[in-house]
Amino acid sequence: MSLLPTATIRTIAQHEGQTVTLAGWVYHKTEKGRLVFIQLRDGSGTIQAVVFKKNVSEETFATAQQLTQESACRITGSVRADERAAGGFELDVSEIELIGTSQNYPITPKEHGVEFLMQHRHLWVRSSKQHALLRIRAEVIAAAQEWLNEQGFVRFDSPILTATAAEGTTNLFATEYFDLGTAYLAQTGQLYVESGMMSFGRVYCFGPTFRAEKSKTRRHLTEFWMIEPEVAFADHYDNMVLQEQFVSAIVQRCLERCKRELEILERDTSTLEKCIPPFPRITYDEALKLIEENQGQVEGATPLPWGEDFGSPHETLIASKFDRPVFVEKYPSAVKAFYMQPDPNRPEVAMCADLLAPEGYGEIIGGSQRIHDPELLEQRIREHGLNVDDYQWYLDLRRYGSVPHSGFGMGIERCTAWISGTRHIRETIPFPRQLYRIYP
RNA sequence: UCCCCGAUAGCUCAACGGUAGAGCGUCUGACUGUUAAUCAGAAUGUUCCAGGUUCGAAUCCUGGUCGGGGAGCCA
Repeated sequence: MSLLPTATIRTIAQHEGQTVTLAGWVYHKTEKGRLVFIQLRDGSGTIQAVVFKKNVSEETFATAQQLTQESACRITGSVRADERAAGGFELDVSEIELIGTSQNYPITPKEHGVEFLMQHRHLWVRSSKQHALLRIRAEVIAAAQEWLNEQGFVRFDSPILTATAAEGTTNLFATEYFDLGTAYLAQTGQLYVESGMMSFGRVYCFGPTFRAEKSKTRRHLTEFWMIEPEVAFADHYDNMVLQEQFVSAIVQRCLERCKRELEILERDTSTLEKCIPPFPRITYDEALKLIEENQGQVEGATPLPWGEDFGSPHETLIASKFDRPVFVEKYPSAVKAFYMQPDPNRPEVAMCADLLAPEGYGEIIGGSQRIHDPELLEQRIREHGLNVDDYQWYLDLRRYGSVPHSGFGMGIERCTAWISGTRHIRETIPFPRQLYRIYP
């Protein structure tokens, strides 16, 4: 016989007055003499089930008393509106079936430290804030994909095992690949997605990417998910327009569909509500000036000479001057990837932009117009010390019907951290991979 | 890789170089409106590891392990 429930908690209002069976886990339990209160969660929400001793069999009352935190059970009862209930409804219990016991569940409703929680990540994902956070992550992903699909993009996935470095030779995870030598886990799908762009016009890839950076900060993971659209015939300016529409669509959809989750996380949504195009744009040069004029406002945000890349304190300072995400465009080519198109009026800067999230969440998107001239591209590959033979297929894309084109990559976890107001990126993915953590 | 901080009960933490403790959780009992309930009682320790100083080390010193915060790099 099926153990499936006959109702879910999220839609319990539809069952007012009916007798239903819910299936889930005990979030919390309080006893008060001949009365047992059970907070039941089923993944869609939580509800209080009330067990009166006089209303149930002795066995059922005994079962209710035995329930411990995270016991799995099926509870049958009638749905009753009650002003005292947190969600507006309670379940008057008639029967309880214990499905799985739970002894000494380690995560209690009290305080815990980071190390303990990360060590129990496989259980921590049940806790209300983590649950809310991961639901927002799922919404970010769904919103991103569905929006792109509606705009005529085709999902075109890139390989995870690759033979060469896409962006640089360091920071790669290596693994053996049969008799063909070393394979590397992809840092980006961008080069491959450019090939798809030549087939479909507008494509995106979506998947995990890997960077063996020895970064130990709240904004870094060694394995993170990136969505990377690429558009044929689009220039740098078209690219920024696409990005601001994309980001605001995701944010607005989360505001609509994740109200409860944002409330649970106590997210101040006023800054998210302002996230409507157009986003402000400043050039790298203007950003340098802004940093100089406001030095001292953020620790470590000291003035930089032209040509140096920003550190994270600089990004925080720049972002703090705007009430929505801000584009910083036209960085010096020397600090950016080899494939970025130079500005025709100023060849020393690239037709690229980073999108910085407000409130110190840092760069959520990096994008650029790509070089479409085969000779210039080959020259840049050599200048970066890369092996031209490895890039013959990539150069082919410029030899057969090359067009100006642009694209960008958005980090799912950083975007989720910003939207949810989560300080640390490790909570925005079910199982974060970090410099000093690979368990569980 | 570099800088800073930490490790004591299941958890969060206290303990001046001098008997290792509290709150929560757990277990037992009471209670018909609790929701981090309340009240009464009980059990619970390789003080991260290895050396050293000392009459005596959780405490001081050296080395290591594990973790946290930050930098650089990046999304």
